[in-house]
Amino acid sequence: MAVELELAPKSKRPIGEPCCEPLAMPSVDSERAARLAALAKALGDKTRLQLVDVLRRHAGEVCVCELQPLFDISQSTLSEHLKKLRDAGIVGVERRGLWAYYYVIPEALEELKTWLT
Amino acid sequence: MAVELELAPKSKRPIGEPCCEPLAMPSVDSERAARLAALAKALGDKTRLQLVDVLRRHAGEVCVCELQPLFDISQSTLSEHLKKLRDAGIVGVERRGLWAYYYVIPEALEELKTWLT
DNA sequence: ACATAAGATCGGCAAATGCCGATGTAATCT
DNA sequence: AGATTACATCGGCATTTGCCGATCTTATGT
Repeated sequence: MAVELELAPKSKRPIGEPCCEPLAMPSVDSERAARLAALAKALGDKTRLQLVDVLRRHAGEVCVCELQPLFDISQSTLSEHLKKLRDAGIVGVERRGLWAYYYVIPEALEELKTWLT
Repeated sequence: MAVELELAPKSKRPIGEPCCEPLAMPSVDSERAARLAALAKALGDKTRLQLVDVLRRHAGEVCVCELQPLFDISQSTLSEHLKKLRDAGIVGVERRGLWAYYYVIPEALEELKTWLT
Protein backbone atom coordinates (compact mmCIF):
# COMPACT_ATOMS: atom_id res chain seq x y z
CA MET A 1 0.00 0.00 0.00
CA ALA A 2 1.51 3.23 -1.14
CA VAL A 3 2.99 5.51 1.38
CA GLU A 4 1.52 8.86 1.07
CA LEU A 5 2.11 10.43 4.42
CA GLU A 6 5.63 11.06 5.47
CA LEU A 7 7.00 11.63 8.86
CA ALA A 8 8.82 14.81 9.62
CA PRO A 9 11.26 14.87 12.50
CA LYS A 10 10.46 17.18 15.35
CA SER A 11 12.29 20.46 15.35
CA LYS A 12 11.83 21.46 18.93
CA ARG A 13 11.73 19.48 22.08
CA PRO A 14 13.23 19.43 25.52
CA ILE A 15 16.89 18.70 25.22
CA GLY A 16 17.04 15.40 27.01
CA GLU A 17 14.74 13.01 25.32
CA PRO A 18 13.52 13.03 21.81
CA CYS A 19 9.80 12.90 21.50
CA CYS A 20 9.89 9.90 19.25
CA GLU A 21 12.00 8.07 16.81
CA PRO A 22 11.66 9.20 13.26
CA LEU A 23 9.70 6.52 11.51
CA ALA A 24 9.17 5.79 7.93
CA MET A 25 5.48 5.62 8.17
CA PRO A 26 3.45 3.75 5.68
CA SER A 27 -0.18 4.49 5.52
CA VAL A 28 -3.07 3.66 3.33
CA ASP A 29 -3.06 5.86 0.31
CA SER A 30 -5.43 8.75 0.32
CA GLU A 31 -7.83 7.32 -2.17
CA ARG A 32 -8.15 4.03 -0.41
CA ALA A 33 -8.48 5.72 2.95
CA ALA A 34 -11.34 7.77 1.58
CA ARG A 35 -13.00 4.67 0.22
CA LEU A 36 -12.62 2.75 3.44
CA ALA A 37 -13.87 5.70 5.44
CA ALA A 38 -16.89 5.99 3.17
CA LEU A 39 -17.67 2.33 3.76
CA ALA A 40 -17.32 2.73 7.51
CA LYS A 41 -19.37 5.88 7.48
CA ALA A 42 -22.22 4.14 5.72
CA LEU A 43 -22.15 1.50 8.43
CA GLY A 44 -21.82 4.12 11.12
CA ASP A 45 -25.49 4.33 11.83
CA LYS A 46 -27.39 1.85 13.92
CA THR A 47 -30.29 1.54 11.52
CA ARG A 48 -28.07 1.05 8.50
CA LEU A 49 -25.91 -1.45 10.28
CA GLN A 50 -29.00 -3.47 11.20
CA LEU A 51 -30.24 -3.19 7.64
CA VAL A 52 -27.02 -4.65 6.36
CA ASP A 53 -27.21 -7.33 8.96
CA VAL A 54 -30.68 -8.37 7.89
CA LEU A 55 -29.94 -8.14 4.19
CA ARG A 56 -26.81 -10.12 4.55
CA ARG A 57 -28.77 -13.12 5.63
CA HIS A 58 -31.74 -12.62 3.39
CA ALA A 59 -30.31 -11.13 0.28
CA GLY A 60 -32.80 -10.87 -2.52
CA GLU A 61 -35.55 -12.32 -0.43
CA VAL A 62 -36.77 -9.33 1.44
CA CYS A 63 -38.54 -6.43 -0.13
CA VAL A 64 -38.37 -3.00 1.37
CA CYS A 65 -41.92 -3.17 2.64
CA GLU A 66 -40.88 -6.16 4.65
CA LEU A 67 -37.93 -4.34 6.08
CA GLN A 68 -40.04 -1.44 7.11
CA PRO A 69 -41.81 -2.88 10.16
CA LEU A 70 -38.45 -3.87 11.58
CA PHE A 71 -37.49 -0.27 12.16
CA ASP A 72 -39.24 2.51 13.90
CA ILE A 73 -38.69 5.05 11.17
CA SER A 74 -40.74 6.44 8.33
CA GLN A 75 -40.77 4.97 4.85
CA SER A 76 -38.86 7.92 3.44
CA THR A 77 -36.18 7.66 6.07
CA LEU A 78 -35.76 3.96 5.42
CA SER A 79 -35.51 4.64 1.72
CA GLU A 80 -32.85 7.25 2.34
CA HIS A 81 -30.85 4.87 4.49
CA LEU A 82 -30.96 2.32 1.71
CA LYS A 83 -29.82 4.97 -0.71
CA LYS A 84 -26.79 5.71 1.42
CA LEU A 85 -25.90 2.08 1.48
CA ARG A 86 -26.36 1.95 -2.27
CA ASP A 87 -24.19 5.01 -2.79
CA ALA A 88 -21.50 3.45 -0.68
CA GLY A 89 -21.64 0.34 -2.83
CA ILE A 90 -22.59 -1.81 0.12
CA VAL A 91 -25.91 -2.94 -1.25
CA GLY A 92 -27.55 -3.31 -4.61
CA VAL A 93 -31.18 -3.43 -5.66
CA GLU A 94 -33.16 -5.61 -7.89
CA ARG A 95 -36.58 -4.39 -8.85
CA ARG A 96 -39.27 -6.94 -9.37
CA GLY A 97 -42.61 -5.44 -10.18
CA LEU A 98 -43.60 -3.03 -7.52
CA TRP A 99 -41.07 -4.29 -5.10
CA ALA A 100 -37.43 -3.61 -4.54
CA TYR A 101 -35.19 -6.38 -3.30
CA TYR A 102 -31.94 -5.30 -1.76
CA TYR A 103 -28.89 -7.43 -1.33
CA VAL A 104 -25.51 -6.92 0.26
CA ILE A 105 -22.49 -6.77 -2.00
CA PRO A 106 -20.07 -8.97 -0.09
CA GLU A 107 -16.97 -7.49 -1.71
CA ALA A 108 -17.71 -4.15 -0.08
CA LEU A 109 -17.74 -5.60 3.38
CA GLU A 110 -14.72 -7.64 2.48
CA GLU A 111 -12.81 -4.48 1.65
CA LEU A 112 -13.29 -3.14 5.13
CA LYS A 113 -12.71 -6.48 6.73
CA THR A 114 -9.44 -6.86 4.90
CA TRP A 115 -8.22 -3.53 6.12
CA LEU A 116 -9.22 -4.39 9.65
CA THR A 117 -7.16 -7.51 9.52
CA MET B 1 -24.92 -10.29 15.96
CA ALA B 2 -28.09 -11.96 15.08
CA VAL B 3 -31.06 -9.88 14.40
CA GLU B 4 -33.65 -12.55 14.57
CA LEU B 5 -35.87 -12.24 11.64
CA GLU B 6 -38.55 -14.51 10.40
CA LEU B 7 -39.33 -14.14 6.79
CA ALA B 8 -42.80 -14.35 5.51
CA PRO B 9 -42.94 -16.09 2.17
CA LYS B 10 -43.61 -13.74 -0.63
CA SER B 11 -46.73 -14.17 -2.62
CA LYS B 12 -48.79 -12.17 -4.96
CA ARG B 13 -51.53 -10.61 -3.04
CA PRO B 14 -54.66 -8.77 -4.01
CA ILE B 15 -54.60 -5.05 -4.04
CA GLY B 16 -55.84 -3.63 -0.83
CA GLU B 17 -53.89 -6.00 1.32
CA PRO B 18 -50.53 -5.18 2.76
CA CYS B 19 -47.46 -6.26 0.85
CA CYS B 20 -46.24 -8.50 3.57
CA GLU B 21 -46.94 -9.63 7.05
CA PRO B 22 -45.32 -7.53 9.67
CA LEU B 23 -42.35 -9.46 10.92
CA ALA B 24 -41.99 -9.99 14.58
CA MET B 25 -38.50 -8.77 15.05
CA PRO B 26 -37.59 -7.36 18.37
CA SER B 27 -34.45 -5.34 17.88
CA VAL B 28 -32.73 -8.10 19.70
CA ASP B 29 -29.19 -6.98 19.49
CA SER B 30 -30.00 -3.36 19.43
CA GLU B 31 -27.26 -2.68 21.91
CA ARG B 32 -24.67 -4.49 19.92
CA ALA B 33 -25.81 -2.85 16.72
CA ALA B 34 -25.35 0.50 18.39
CA ARG B 35 -21.88 -0.46 19.51
CA LEU B 36 -20.85 -1.69 16.09
CA ALA B 37 -22.28 1.39 14.47
CA ALA B 38 -20.35 3.58 16.89
CA LEU B 39 -17.15 1.80 15.96
CA ALA B 40 -17.85 2.18 12.26
CA LYS B 41 -18.81 5.79 12.73
CA ALA B 42 -15.52 6.57 14.41
CA LEU B 43 -13.75 5.04 11.44
CA GLY B 44 -16.03 6.83 9.03
CA ASP B 45 -13.74 9.77 8.50
CA LYS B 46 -10.75 9.73 6.25
CA THR B 47 -8.44 11.41 8.73
CA ARG B 48 -9.43 9.14 11.58
CA LEU B 49 -9.12 6.06 9.44
CA GLN B 50 -5.62 7.09 8.45
CA LEU B 51 -4.81 7.84 12.07
CA VAL B 52 -5.84 4.34 13.04
CA ASP B 53 -3.88 2.96 10.17
CA VAL B 54 -0.73 4.75 11.24
CA LEU B 55 -1.18 3.96 14.90
CA ARG B 56 -1.74 0.35 14.14
CA ARG B 57 1.70 0.14 12.66
CA HIS B 58 3.44 2.24 15.24
CA ALA B 59 1.49 1.79 18.42
CA GLY B 60 3.13 3.47 21.39
CA GLU B 61 5.95 4.77 19.29
CA VAL B 62 4.48 7.87 17.82
CA CYS B 63 3.53 10.93 19.79
CA VAL B 64 0.84 13.27 18.67
CA CYS B 65 3.32 15.91 17.62
CA GLU B 66 4.72 13.45 15.15
CA LEU B 67 1.32 12.57 13.83
CA GLN B 68 0.54 16.18 13.21
CA PRO B 69 2.65 16.85 10.13
CA LEU B 70 1.04 13.86 8.43
CA PHE B 71 -2.27 15.61 8.20
CA ASP B 72 -3.26 18.92 6.83
CA ILE B 73 -5.38 19.92 9.78
CA SER B 74 -4.86 22.06 12.84
CA GLN B 75 -3.57 20.74 16.11
CA SER B 76 -6.94 21.15 17.77
CA THR B 77 -8.71 19.27 15.03
CA LEU B 78 -6.23 16.43 15.27
CA SER B 79 -6.72 16.32 19.00
CA GLU B 80 -10.47 16.16 18.55
CA HIS B 81 -10.17 13.30 16.09
CA LEU B 82 -8.08 11.40 18.58
CA LYS B 83 -10.67 12.07 21.22
CA LYS B 84 -13.37 10.57 19.04
CA LEU B 85 -11.28 7.48 18.55
CA ARG B 86 -10.68 7.34 22.28
CA ASP B 87 -14.39 7.73 23.04
CA ALA B 88 -15.17 4.91 20.65
CA GLY B 89 -12.68 2.70 22.45
CA ILE B 90 -10.60 2.29 19.34
CA VAL B 91 -7.46 3.85 20.71
CA GLY B 92 -5.91 4.44 24.08
CA VAL B 93 -3.32 6.93 25.28
CA GLU B 94 -0.25 6.66 27.35
CA ARG B 95 1.18 9.88 28.60
CA ARG B 96 4.91 10.13 28.96
CA GLY B 97 6.08 13.49 30.12
CA LEU B 98 4.86 16.12 27.76
CA TRP B 99 3.91 13.68 25.13
CA ALA B 100 0.94 11.51 24.46
CA TYR B 101 1.42 8.16 22.80
CA TYR B 102 -1.63 6.67 21.24
CA TYR B 103 -2.14 3.04 20.44
CA VAL B 104 -4.87 1.04 18.78
CA ILE B 105 -6.90 -1.31 20.90
CA PRO B 106 -7.00 -4.36 18.68
CA GLU B 107 -10.09 -5.82 20.31
CA ALA B 108 -12.14 -2.89 19.10
CA LEU B 109 -11.22 -3.48 15.49
CA GLU B 110 -11.71 -7.16 16.04
CA GLU B 111 -15.28 -6.56 17.10
CA LEU B 112 -16.09 -4.94 13.82
CA LYS B 113 -14.11 -7.44 11.85
CA THR B 114 -15.94 -10.30 13.48
CA TRP B 115 -19.28 -8.85 12.56
CA LEU B 116 -18.14 -8.31 9.01
CA THR B 117 -17.20 -11.94 8.71
C1' DA C 1 -58.62 4.82 -18.15
C1' DC C 2 -58.48 5.04 -13.33
C1' DA C 3 -57.25 3.71 -8.66
C1' DT C 4 -53.90 1.67 -5.71
C1' DA C 5 -49.52 0.46 -3.90
C1' DA C 6 -44.19 0.40 -3.38
C1' DG C 7 -40.62 2.99 -3.18
C1' DA C 8 -37.76 7.30 -4.38
C1' DT C 9 -37.23 12.07 -3.94
C1' DC C 10 -38.18 16.82 -2.23
C1' DG C 11 -38.37 20.71 1.26
C1' DG C 12 -37.53 21.84 5.63
C1' DC C 13 -35.90 21.58 10.32
C1' DA C 14 -33.06 20.44 14.49
C1' DA C 15 -28.97 18.22 15.84
C1' DA C 16 -24.45 16.59 14.97
C1' DT C 17 -19.99 17.08 12.64
C1' DG C 18 -15.57 18.98 11.09
C1' DC C 19 -12.90 22.71 11.22
C1' DC C 20 -10.40 26.69 13.13
C1' DG C 21 -8.07 30.10 16.35
C1' DA C 22 -7.90 31.11 21.11
C1' DT C 23 -7.31 29.63 25.56
C1' DG C 24 -6.46 26.23 29.33
C1' DT C 25 -3.55 22.68 31.65
C1' DA C 26 0.30 20.31 32.93
C1' DA C 27 5.14 18.97 32.39
C1' DT C 28 9.82 20.42 31.48
C1' DC C 29 13.55 23.60 30.66
C1' DT C 30 16.43 27.88 31.81
C1' DA D 1 10.16 31.62 39.37
C1' DG D 2 9.10 32.30 34.45
C1' DA D 3 9.21 30.55 29.77
C1' DT D 4 8.29 26.95 26.63
C1' DT D 5 6.30 22.82 24.98
C1' DA D 6 2.54 19.19 24.06
C1' DC D 7 -1.84 18.41 24.07
C1' DA D 8 -6.82 19.21 25.44
C1' DT D 9 -10.76 22.00 25.46
C1' DC D 10 -13.67 26.01 24.34
C1' DG D 11 -16.55 29.13 21.32
C1' DG D 12 -18.08 29.81 17.02
C1' DC D 13 -19.13 28.86 12.25
C1' DA D 14 -20.49 26.33 7.94
C1' DT D 15 -21.76 21.90 6.32
C1' DT D 16 -23.79 17.48 6.83
C1' DT D 17 -26.90 14.32 8.94
C1' DG D 18 -31.17 12.07 10.28
C1' DC D 19 -35.73 12.61 10.36
C1' DC D 20 -40.41 13.66 8.81
C1' DG D 21 -44.64 14.56 5.86
C1' DA D 22 -45.67 15.56 1.20
C1' DT D 23 -45.17 14.57 -3.41
C1' DC D 24 -43.51 12.16 -7.53
C1' DT D 25 -42.72 7.92 -10.40
C1' DT D 26 -43.61 3.52 -11.88
C1' DA D 27 -45.95 -0.90 -11.91
C1' DT D 28 -50.08 -3.40 -11.18
C1' DG D 29 -55.06 -4.56 -10.83
C1' DT D 30 -60.00 -3.48 -11.93
